[in-house]
Amino acid sequence: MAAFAVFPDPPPPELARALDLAGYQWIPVPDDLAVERLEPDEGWGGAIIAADQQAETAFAVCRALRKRDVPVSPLVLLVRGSQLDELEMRDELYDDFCLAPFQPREFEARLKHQLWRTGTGTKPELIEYGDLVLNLETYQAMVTGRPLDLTYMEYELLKFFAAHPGKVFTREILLNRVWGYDYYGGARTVDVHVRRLRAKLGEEHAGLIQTVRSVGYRFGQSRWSS
Amino acid sequence: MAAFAVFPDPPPPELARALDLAGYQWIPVPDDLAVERLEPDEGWGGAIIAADQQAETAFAVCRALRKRDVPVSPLVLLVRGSQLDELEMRDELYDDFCLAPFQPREFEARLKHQLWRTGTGTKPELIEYGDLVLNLETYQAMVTGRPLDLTYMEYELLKFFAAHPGKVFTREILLNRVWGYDYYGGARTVDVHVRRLRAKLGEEHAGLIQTVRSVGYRFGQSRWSS
DNA sequence: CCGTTCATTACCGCTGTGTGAACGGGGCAC
DNA sequence: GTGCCCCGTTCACACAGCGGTAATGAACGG
Repeated sequence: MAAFAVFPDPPPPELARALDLAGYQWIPVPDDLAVERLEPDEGWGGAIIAADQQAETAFAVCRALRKRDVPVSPLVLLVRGSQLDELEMRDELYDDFCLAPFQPREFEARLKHQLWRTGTGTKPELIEYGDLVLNLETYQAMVTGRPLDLTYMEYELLKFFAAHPGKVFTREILLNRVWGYDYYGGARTVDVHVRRLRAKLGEEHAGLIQTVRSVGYRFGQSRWSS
Repeated sequence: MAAFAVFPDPPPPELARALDLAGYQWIPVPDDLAVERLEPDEGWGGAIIAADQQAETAFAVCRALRKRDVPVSPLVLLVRGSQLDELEMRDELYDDFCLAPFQPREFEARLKHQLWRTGTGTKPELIEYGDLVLNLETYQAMVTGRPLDLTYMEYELLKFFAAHPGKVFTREILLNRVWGYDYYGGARTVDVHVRRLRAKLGEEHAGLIQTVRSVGYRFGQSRWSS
């Protein structure tokens, strides 16, 4: 998971301890100007802003995190009870808040809930590998933005492959795991479906499914490839 | 604004006072069975569930409010600190929570923020998808301005579809969610209703409901959000 | 050079879905 | 109570297309 942005620098000891105990990565951010400078390559995974001290700078950091094309989320505030008025008209600057001094349990529960909400709440269930994307909810597949018109078995086979990239499967294993344990049929059936999958993936991505001679098939790149 | 559902009946005095002082309309709900019976014509505007007593019934009420085509939102929980563990794995049952005993200011701030986040705090009386508009209050449906003369089951099925665009549902799921958990009948019933829906939608929009062979049906196009 | 393994194509049986029609129960008017 | 009508459900049938198999050709390895 990407690191959290945490304000101020250094953060309150109890906040740092709570984050460390819960196992989250975090990076202290001293002010709004540092938001972009310190941002990891993979982006911020969220933000915890203690606004009980240096409230003005704290809200400036919030603005820097939220006034961008893709607002950083979740953003959890730490405020004193006397600051509740300041939250009005600032709804867009935070997702949740926690009253200081806070109970670690409450803080962790709020953080987890926000992570769930901003995670599974919005993103569909996907299997991705390189340019290939399988949407498990809509039963649709795409490669480099081009939708694939797959039949049921083709989709199931590709789903199984994409869920276990780099691993080699014999035809018997594939028949068991994809077609079902009670299926008894020729092993050549797998070949034909692999062939149809390669055709629909297009010449460009046909290599995603590699044949391992006298063994079976492998999806994606082997870990030992040079 | 539509009234809140409040559990239990009667609610804790401090909760009732906080809601009254803030000027919200609310209706006490004794249990999960009463959720539908007591629902106002305009639907629930949200829910405040005190789970510090009768936790089991409280969560049953939450489920009744959330496991519907259009989940009731916002839903704010009241819990004791010792109940924080129970919130895990129940993320989908609530939007925010407040620790009891609560400060009225904090409770009000949370409620206001949730009302802002869920969008003016009113349950959408319309479901729209492209040219299709479902009016939940008047039980009417229109497509490109042309009113559709739908029967009850047709309307319910279309409402369920439109509330979950892009997602694939098996016939069994549809029978459970639209016809009801206690329904036992042939899966082909779904086919016939889909066919009648497509006919009434007109040739132009019949494609809104797509059949996913050997899986089920899907409404509309899936969103390929990155 | 031969045997083995895989790719490719064509073909056919069968499952799943669309379509039309009929049944039956519940509700409403009278 | 009685008749009718509407709506939900089920049945029968046709058909498209999916999946499995066989046949043939090509590639690989020893």
